[in-house]
Amino acid sequence: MDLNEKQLQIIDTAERLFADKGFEGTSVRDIAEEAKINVAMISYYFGSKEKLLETLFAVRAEGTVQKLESMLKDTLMNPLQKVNVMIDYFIDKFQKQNCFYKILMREQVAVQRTATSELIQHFKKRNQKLVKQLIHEGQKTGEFSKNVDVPMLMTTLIGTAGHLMATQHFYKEINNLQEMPDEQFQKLIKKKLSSHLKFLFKATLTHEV
Amino acid sequence: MDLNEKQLQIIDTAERLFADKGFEGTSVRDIAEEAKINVAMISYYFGSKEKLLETLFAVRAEGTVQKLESMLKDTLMNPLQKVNVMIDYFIDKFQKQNCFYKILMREQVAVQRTATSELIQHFKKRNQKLVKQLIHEGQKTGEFSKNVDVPMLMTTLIGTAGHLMATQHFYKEINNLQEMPDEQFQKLIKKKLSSHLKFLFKATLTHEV
DNA sequence: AAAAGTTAAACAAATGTTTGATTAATATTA
DNA sequence: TAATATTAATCAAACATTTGTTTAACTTTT
Repeated sequence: MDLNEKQLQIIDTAERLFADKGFEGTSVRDIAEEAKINVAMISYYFGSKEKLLETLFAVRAEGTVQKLESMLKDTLMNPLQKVNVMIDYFIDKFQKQNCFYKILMREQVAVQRTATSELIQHFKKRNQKLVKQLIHEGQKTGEFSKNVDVPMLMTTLIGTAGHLMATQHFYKEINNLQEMPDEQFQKLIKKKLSSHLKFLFKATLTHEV
Repeated sequence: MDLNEKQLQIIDTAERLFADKGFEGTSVRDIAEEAKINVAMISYYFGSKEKLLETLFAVRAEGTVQKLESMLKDTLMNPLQKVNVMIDYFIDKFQKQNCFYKILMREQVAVQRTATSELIQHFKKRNQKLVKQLIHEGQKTGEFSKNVDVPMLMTTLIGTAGHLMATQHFYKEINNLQEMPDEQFQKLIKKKLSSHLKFLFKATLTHEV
């Protein structure tokens, strides 16, 4: 997928607005105004508003799984270390691509757009397969216990990290962290999430249930 | 809040449609048609589409926290039993009020509607306070370890259960359970979620980190 | 008779998309 | 290289629908 400067600019703007106001809550004129382009350019470049969303998904999803796959091929790490790398990888994704993952979290709830929903499913499958392999590795060496419910564990990873990252404003308010500078706050929740999830995974993977 | 038959009928329909298509993705005419009433009735009874959503939230949230509060007052249960009751309570809520919680999960991401967003925050605060007290109880008796990150634990409960319940269709597809009758499937994920979350909570609350 | 409920129609504003003209960039030819 | 032709990019305006809401007439209930 090769996109020019202007197309990327439209996608960036759309991403931010979709995350804040939702897909239906954002008009093409909102996007055009914010991106300082003419409304017609959206149809011209992407065909339609819906196809803009599809392109956005395709662009952001590109290379995501491959990178994780290659990271986990490292043979110097033991299975638990790899699990920890994976956890940090997801947290980092959610944090750095916050807008995109807000859209993703919303799109997963409603199954309106067939194309995007199929893309989501595809990536969820790949992720789960990858994690399954990883856990299998640890089970072979005896480091991980048998009978690990991988789908449920993935749900906890994505559910916990995704929920916190997509609703940080509530976390801030509820825990009275409104005054904290955002940079510091991001570091805080990243650290908290990381150790929390690593503990949960270790407990699930190494203890008998 | 006292609402007549027709108002409840409108709210029920709106809830289903908002869950499936999102708030902005649902038109008042969609609701009117599905609920077999005239469009004007929505403005007549609720004032506006937005106020309909606010009413929906108020109605569904009513009595939610109180019920949990009274359940946990039971002095015959030890802290861990209470935690387990709470977990099952939330799972049950998410499952039985699936449509409402789909809307809730989506509304939490975007902070567009001030009124609903404040209501959400209020209930999140109350929930967290309740769980904090509960865990404090267990810490006093020495059953729970010190330094439990309650906000993070709540995020895992709400994040995991909410994510799975709001995206069950993906869970079905990814794990090849399309053929399973829905009643059986609901029982399955409820059971899986329950034991999974109870294990995670027990591990977090009773083990040294 | 007064109040509440219900309706089809009308309202203005907003929606996504297309049009047709104009400008800018690139390729082709002399 | 300079002139020309071709393609791509940009724009304001128009398009037909759809949007949430209101009106004013009506029926039903109290």
